Amino acid sequence: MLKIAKSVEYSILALRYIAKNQEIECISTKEIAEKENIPYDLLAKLMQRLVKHKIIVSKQGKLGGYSLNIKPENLTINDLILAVDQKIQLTDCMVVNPTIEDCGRINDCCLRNPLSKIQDKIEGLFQNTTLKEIIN
Amino acid sequence: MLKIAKSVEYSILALRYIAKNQEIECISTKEIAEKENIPYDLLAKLMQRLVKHKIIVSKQGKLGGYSLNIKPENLTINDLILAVDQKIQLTDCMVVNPTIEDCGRINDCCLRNPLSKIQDKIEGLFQNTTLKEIIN
DNA sequence: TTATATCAGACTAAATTAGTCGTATATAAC
DNA sequence: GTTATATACGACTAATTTAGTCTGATATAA
Repeated sequence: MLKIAKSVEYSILALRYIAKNQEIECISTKEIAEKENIPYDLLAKLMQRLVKHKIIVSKQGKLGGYSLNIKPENLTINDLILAVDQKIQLTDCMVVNPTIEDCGRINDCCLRNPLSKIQDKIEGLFQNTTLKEIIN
Repeated sequence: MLKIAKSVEYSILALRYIAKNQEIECISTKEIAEKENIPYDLLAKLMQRLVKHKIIVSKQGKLGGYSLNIKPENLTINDLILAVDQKIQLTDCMVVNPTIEDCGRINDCCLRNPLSKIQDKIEGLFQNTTLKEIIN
């Protein structure tokens, strides 16, 4: 039905929470989960993906936690989607070189070209929206 | 992951098939399903939704089938999405008057406003694309 | 040494989407 | 009238995806 993943929602909320508390050196998953009402285990997984994508940095051990590694105005929602979910893909055939596996109709696929244009524009919308615009 | 429903894909393929064969009075679900490789029962259900939304008209009984009730250039992909799937809704809180059921964070929902703008633009993209543009 | 944090990945549950089935009704052809 | 073939309708099941949970490891401050 064309909706964004909960993982993207939760990530935005978590990053907003960290951004709002930037004076504190680092913030734990536990605190964010409690304050933002996000399932702890799920959020913990998302935080790790955000670290892998260099969006936040972690500090391990007691008193550990996370802090931002990028300014909210430099992080696009599309970056976030790529980090914690997957690239937008309107249909199965929206891949670089679709095989018969991806699309049973490659030879006469009337959907691929027109929909890929729409897909690009949708991606553009998310690329042109930064975390800063969302959290302010 | 932001993808369009199979029901929308199948509907486009079916409408294209009917459009390509407009000289024939009406075309059966069986023929479309076979030629376009769409599960018959599923397509049958979609055809009925398209009838309900006045996109096609049906003729019952033997030799029955469907024919277009609207010119391809006057049918937008958004109309199709509304007919066979559901309105685009990026998050649960994208409803007119969100309750606590829709969004556990209504009081401080930083997502609703910015994402609803993006959602409107996405809808606009599908509204500005007609069936004709797809099938040509 | 202990408490509390991240890290990693397998696993389960819930929800959504796709597809199927059974039965009723309409109509052309015979 | 009977038969064959079509749509109409709605319940049901299966498959897939998404969301959430669990188990165990490592890191580090106190």
